[in-house]
Amino acid sequence: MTEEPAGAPAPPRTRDAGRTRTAIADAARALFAEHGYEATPVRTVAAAAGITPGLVTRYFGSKDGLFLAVSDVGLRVSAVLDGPHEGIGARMAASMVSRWRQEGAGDPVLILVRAAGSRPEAAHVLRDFLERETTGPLVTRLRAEGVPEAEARDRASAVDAFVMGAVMSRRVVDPVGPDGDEALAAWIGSSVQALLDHARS
Amino acid sequence: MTEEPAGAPAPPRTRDAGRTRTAIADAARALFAEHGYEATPVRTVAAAAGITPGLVTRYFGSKDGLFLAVSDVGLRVSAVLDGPHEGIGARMAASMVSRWRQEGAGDPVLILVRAAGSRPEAAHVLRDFLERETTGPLVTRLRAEGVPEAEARDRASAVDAFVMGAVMSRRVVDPVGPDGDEALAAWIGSSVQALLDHARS
DNA sequence: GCCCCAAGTAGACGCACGTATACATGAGTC
DNA sequence: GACTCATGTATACGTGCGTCTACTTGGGGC
Repeated sequence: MTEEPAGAPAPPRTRDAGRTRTAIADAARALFAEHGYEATPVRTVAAAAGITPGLVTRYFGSKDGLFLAVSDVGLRVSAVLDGPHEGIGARMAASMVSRWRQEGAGDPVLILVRAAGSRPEAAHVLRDFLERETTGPLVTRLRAEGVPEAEARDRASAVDAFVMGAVMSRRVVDPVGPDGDEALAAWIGSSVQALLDHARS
Repeated sequence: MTEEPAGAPAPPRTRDAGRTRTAIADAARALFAEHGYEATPVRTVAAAAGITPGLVTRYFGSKDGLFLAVSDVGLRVSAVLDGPHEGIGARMAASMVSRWRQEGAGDPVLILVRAAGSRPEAAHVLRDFLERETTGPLVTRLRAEGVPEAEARDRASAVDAFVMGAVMSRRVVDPVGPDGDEALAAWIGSSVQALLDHARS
């Protein structure tokens, strides 16, 4: 949890507004994703960021403002859908796993999924994200391959549901799915591909 | 929300401990599932049950005790796995959809999924439930059909993830998946079947 | 070297929460 | 018909929450 292991060119200056703001946001992301919004007091976020609760209010206005700032997923993942059809699942999986790796527990999608029940605007942001980045593009692709509209939407929605379930499973319930990044990616990838390709019963 | 529309043989007696206890539990199930444990005050549960907060303490000891009473899923669904392999997905789907219908928003699985992040014992109960009712039986079945152990576990875990994602999607994020009970059941059923049957890439 | 404002702290306020306690009340018993 | 205890209410208490206000501190510009 040490921030600067030394060796960095920048001096260990304190009183840096930008760094403080980032520290608060990072702490909030991790804690909101891991414990949920309601179960995360502002004081805990402040402690994790190494500052005082008052600063959270100063920089983000309120806990609500902090949530909005942190849950605004600038996340763009639809690019991974480009390329050959057979590899869509694998590319989505690789994207998810690498995101989990770099962001720790602070996956914005997880924050939104967990908060969606008690915060309607979180559900709205999540719906928009899914439509823009997964459902929409997937439906377009499937239609281009001759899949009827209704079935294309169902398959894309199934992928959404699986992705949400997988992120909840892995990071909240925990030991669901295989261990290890490669095995995990293979698990997600082949499952997504199966949901995309299966024939309607 | 009226409880006795009249016509029932029992007189409209008040001061019925059993009925009160049930009313509290039902209200708690619905609210915990819809808004999550942390975001549901005891006072709200009491109001929904038509009684006073003190009675919640009297009947369940504490909010914690209420949660434990309500999240203890006596739910048994593994029986639907019996029967021909091709219909497993459809039978699981029918079971889920009918459960949602009769329990409203109070699906115990949803309660557990939502609480798992902030309440470790909820995660534990959920893991036990999944292992006992879905993962375990599914692995046994798949193995009996010649699927290797590791792949059987992965497929069963994928079903778990999808089911959790589907319940979150439908009841929290909302408009994911098709409308109507039959279409919904077909969506879940064919997705589950696809996850069970797909060849590993 | 002093000034001054941004950066940060300390502490308190009001409120809602979970819970405990004291009181009211009605249905069954004799 | 009075008794009585389970059932239910009213209300108060302590705590932890989000937020606000007043104060302190440090670093860059002249």
